[in-house]
Amino acid sequence: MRKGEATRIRIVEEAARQASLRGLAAVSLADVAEAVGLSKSGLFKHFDSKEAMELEIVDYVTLLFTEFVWRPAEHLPTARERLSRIFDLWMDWEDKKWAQGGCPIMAFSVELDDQPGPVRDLLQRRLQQWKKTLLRQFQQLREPPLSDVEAQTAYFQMKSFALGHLDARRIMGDADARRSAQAAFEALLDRTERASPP
Amino acid sequence: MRKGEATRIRIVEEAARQASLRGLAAVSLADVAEAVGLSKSGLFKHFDSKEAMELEIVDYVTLLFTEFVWRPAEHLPTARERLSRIFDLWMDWEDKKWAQGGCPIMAFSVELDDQPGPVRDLLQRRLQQWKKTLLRQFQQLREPPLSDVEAQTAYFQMKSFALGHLDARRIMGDADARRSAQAAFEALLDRTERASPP
DNA sequence: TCAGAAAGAGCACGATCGGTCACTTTCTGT
DNA sequence: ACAGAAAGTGACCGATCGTGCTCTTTCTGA
Repeated sequence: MRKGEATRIRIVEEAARQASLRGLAAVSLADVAEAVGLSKSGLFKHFDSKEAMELEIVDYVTLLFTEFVWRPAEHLPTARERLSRIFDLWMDWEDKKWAQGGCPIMAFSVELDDQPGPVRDLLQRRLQQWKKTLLRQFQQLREPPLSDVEAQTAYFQMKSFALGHLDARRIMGDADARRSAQAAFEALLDRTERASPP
Repeated sequence: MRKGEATRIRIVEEAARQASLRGLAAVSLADVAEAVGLSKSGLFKHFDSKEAMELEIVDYVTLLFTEFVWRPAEHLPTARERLSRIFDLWMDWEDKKWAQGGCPIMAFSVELDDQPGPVRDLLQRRLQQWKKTLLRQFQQLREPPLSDVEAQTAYFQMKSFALGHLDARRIMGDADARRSAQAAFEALLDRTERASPP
């Protein structure tokens, strides 16, 4: 049972890599099998169906995102430091970790938004968790804490800038994308900190 | 030659509709043919290949975007009014015009960003044109005109909010998405107008 | 009106898709 | 060491993919 777990991980990693390039639906079981050195039917000893594999991919990628972006920032002393670090790591995630195919989470979001089913549901749950985490951080940015509405506003803009960075970087080929995003986000933090409580 | 043009348009419209749902690559010629009441081989009297059809789709959708978002705002008296109207129409485009499948331009961007070829090139050209149009509008927002850097900053944030709106609306199911986007954008216009020239 | 072109139908192709089944090899717990 | 489970193979299935071919129907310009 030990050996199986190892190949299972190799399969998911490879499948996630391919999914970041072409999308979840376009992942070919034959290609994945060949890349990890298995026969196509060998894959089915690890996954009951392609949908089961897609679930594992989404699970793997979203957990990896948390490890990559949240874990190193989690224990910084102030909310401002945490948020700055998170955004910086988020940019790294988008253009270092997934330099080749682009952020898979954004790709999955666009691909799945109108395709109901367990895969979309899992993605949604994970994105909601992440949103909750960020809202909590924004609330701690000021004393007294930001209202729900203020935190929502800040969250919306933060996520927008992360999306904008990806768009500018990957489709528009904008070399300044990261600087623009970082500047916009720091200005957002300034505005949000300074905003006078009601 | 008249009749052919009419069905050609019906084909592109239907193909664009399907592409907004599942992506360009996932458009099935068989499905398109059936939807417009043709045989699959009949399609090839209008398009040499699937790639040729994808080019038509991108062409059609991007021109339609300009008609929908830019044309009605083009002749408003002030840059502020034009930009406000553009953003409002942009939101309409995203959640009225393409209510079912989501904005195809964003979907194509994510799908094509790492797939070199004439289809991606066409999309990039059209997106660059649109960026230029918006930059010009931002420059006219203030007297003396905004610098290139200032206009770039404003453009980056505008596009980010449009992307953020789509993300919030479609994947996160956020009913307040449009309000958040609109508020963020109006605040951006305020900041940009007020910013003191160097 | 009538010939030639355009539009479209029907069929078949090779490739690839996700998936099954019977079988063999390899590992692992006792 | 050995039995049983886990891991992996190879051949094959029906469906669907984009595309080419031949043939017929329909339109249109002179």
